[in-house]
Amino acid sequence: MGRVSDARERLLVAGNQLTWKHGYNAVTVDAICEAAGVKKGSFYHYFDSKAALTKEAIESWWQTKSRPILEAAFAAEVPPLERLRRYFDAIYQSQVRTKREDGTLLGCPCFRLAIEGDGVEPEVREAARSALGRKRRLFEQAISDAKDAGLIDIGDVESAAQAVYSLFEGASARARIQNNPEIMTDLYEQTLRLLDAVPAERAKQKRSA
Amino acid sequence: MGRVSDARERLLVAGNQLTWKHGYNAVTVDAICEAAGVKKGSFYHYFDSKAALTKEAIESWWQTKSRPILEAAFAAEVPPLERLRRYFDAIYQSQVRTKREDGTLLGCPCFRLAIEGDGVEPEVREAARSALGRKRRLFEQAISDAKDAGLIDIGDVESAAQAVYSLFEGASARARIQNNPEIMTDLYEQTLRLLDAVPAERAKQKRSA
DNA sequence: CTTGAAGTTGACTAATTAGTCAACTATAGT
DNA sequence: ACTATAGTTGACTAATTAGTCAACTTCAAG
Repeated sequence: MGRVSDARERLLVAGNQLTWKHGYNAVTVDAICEAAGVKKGSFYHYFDSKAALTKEAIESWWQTKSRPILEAAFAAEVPPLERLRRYFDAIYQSQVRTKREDGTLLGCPCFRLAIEGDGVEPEVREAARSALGRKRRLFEQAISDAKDAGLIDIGDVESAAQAVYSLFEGASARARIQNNPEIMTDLYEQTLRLLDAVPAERAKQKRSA
Repeated sequence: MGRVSDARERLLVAGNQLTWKHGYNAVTVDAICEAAGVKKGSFYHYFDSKAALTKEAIESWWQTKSRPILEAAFAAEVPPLERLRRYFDAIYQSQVRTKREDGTLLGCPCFRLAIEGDGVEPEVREAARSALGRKRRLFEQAISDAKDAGLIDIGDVESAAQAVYSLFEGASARARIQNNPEIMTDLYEQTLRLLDAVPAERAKQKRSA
């Protein structure tokens, strides 16, 4: 009973967009309220604090935006290396799109948040780190599967996964810094090198290029 | 004439430390003043604004901290691939040290600043980006030299340099996020993979491991 | 030992910040 | 149609913020 409202969702969306664009500490509760078309009293009706909103906003973003992309790319029926390729491509496409629409390229919101100093509350950092961990585990699974399928020749799966994941996040962050999505274009090819992909796989890559 | 003072230097050092640790937007002028043992009036005697101090602090940090490490590692007389190895090792050592002394590992201050949203003034971002660019060019030079020396087998030097640099910055940022320097340990080995190092070089790596 | 420029200080403003609250309003379920 | 309940509002506080300023102190050079 009582009246209904989507103000809560609007606040989550606005909080996410602004934090993503300007960084956690540069965003004020007032700015989030204005962007959401909601008065501050209502903000605190729904959330205990700015940190509480941000924490929920991350989770909400992950469920609605990140997860669908990850699940499409990393589906078990997709060949292991192809999973990485699809993911890189999907992220590249999304970078290009936000740059076109917005003028600025915004990297991964979780990575941005996680990297910010202890100026961001522990609960928020933890939420961001958790989302990043889920992503990294998908990389690791794909690489492990690729090894089992004999597509790549590496000793330590864990170490290789760390490297591929570092390469990806590094390139993504640099694309944001340079405001240039092209930095991410040959991520898949570089990944094949990192994984010592067997010649057949590399040839496939070259042919399709 | 007039009295002498090192307050300016103290402010630069304090500004750098705090910004590095907490992030640009989480640091206040008051906090910098307190850390430097300087009153706010003096702050504005030396600097026009927080942005102006930060810009200078970056430059000062680069000259006194970053540059010596880079010049030692990337000296022209050092064999090309060895340069990268020395640099990775120097950064790893420095990460371990700050973690031990401080409890927290702090990645590259310029990378941190550059990645922050437009909440940071353009002049500051530009100073950070410029320092990063100088670093990346050293990577590129080393890789170009390695190719000329026949140590590696790659087609596109530019593209390979981008990848190695992305890998490095990604690993460094992730080390900070996880507060764990060990993420950076096999950076050199992974780099050799990225560069398709010729077998002799790889064997060298394995022997020394 | 004078002098004047460089350095210091603390009190000040004006704006912005997160967060509070009591009164108000709309409506879903009865 | 009634009413409890969820949602809304704008005015409020108290703290913090960047930045100002005129008076004061120190000391190197002449």
